[in-house]
Amino acid sequence: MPEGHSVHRIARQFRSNFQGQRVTASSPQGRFAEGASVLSGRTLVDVKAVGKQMFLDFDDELWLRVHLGMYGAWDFAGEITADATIASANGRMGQTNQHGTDLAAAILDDAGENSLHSIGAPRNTRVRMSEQTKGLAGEEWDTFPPPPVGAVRLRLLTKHAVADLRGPTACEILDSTAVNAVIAKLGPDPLLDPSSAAEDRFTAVVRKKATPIGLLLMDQSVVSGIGNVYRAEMLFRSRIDPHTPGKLIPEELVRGLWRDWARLLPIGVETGQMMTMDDLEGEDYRRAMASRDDRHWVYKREGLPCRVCGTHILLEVMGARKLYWCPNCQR
DNA sequence: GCTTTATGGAGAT
DNA sequence: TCTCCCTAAAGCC
Repeated sequence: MPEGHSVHRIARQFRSNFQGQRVTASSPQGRFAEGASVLSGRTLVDVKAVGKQMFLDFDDELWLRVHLGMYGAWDFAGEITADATIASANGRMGQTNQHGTDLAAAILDDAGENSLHSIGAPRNTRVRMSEQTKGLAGEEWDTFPPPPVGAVRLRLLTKHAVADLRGPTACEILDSTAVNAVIAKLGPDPLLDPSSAAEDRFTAVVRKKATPIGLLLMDQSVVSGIGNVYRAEMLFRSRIDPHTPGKLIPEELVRGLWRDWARLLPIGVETGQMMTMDDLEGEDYRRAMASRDDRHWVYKREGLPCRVCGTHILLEVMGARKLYWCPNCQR
């Protein structure tokens, strides 16, 4: 269940192992059979990620738009680049386990650092995470490609690698005009636009609205890529009450939110985890990372004492999603 | 086995 | 604000 960082990681994986390659497309599950037949035989020429959406550009400006939604995931297998930062790319990307860490990152954790791959080298592997296989680095397959498992909406196969898409909320073929229309509706993504203009745009929109900041951060037209975990964590990090109307937040604080997102997102892309306690140091940091239940300031910590002040963390529903916050620190 | 849950969003009301 | 869609895994009986 991805927020923006996962989508950028997936895009990177496609660039590394699929871009420039001719693909055979199919829909093992059958629900994207028509689209797959349109894509099949074409070459992937470009890959774009904006917020939580990814766009794959095939011959003749035919684009595949994929939005993973809450349960979508890509499984990669074959000769998949596994550099130090993409270790988790061998596994299912997007889907995460109950502790809020990327499954594949958990593989890395469990298997021990650097024991899995030679850096940067493609490696024949297949990773399927489940309770039974958890902790294994991966499975070698007997035949390539490995048979699709479960409800695979779309399979993209090259000579050496395969990507299986399951459970997306959106999977459709668009022309470039339509792609641009989708992107035009999205708020700035700090990885796409690190300029001060993006920060200005975010700041201006937030400071114009009476909407609670807890809703604005989740609004993909205001800022791209933030989901429920980052929302809660960022508001805690900035000590902002989630109910505060955007227009009442001092400009510098709003700019601080943008800069924090611009800081957290690349960390998430590199680590594959929604690392929001990066400002801890030394022993505190190691302890936080050692336990997957212990990685967040407030997310999923309702009823537990705030890590800063000891006040019980609250849970409420905002924007039809669970919002976690500290009523003492955030006001 | 069944129910619940999840990092999302669109469309109807 | 409600309802629905997408899928898999964990938790419960």
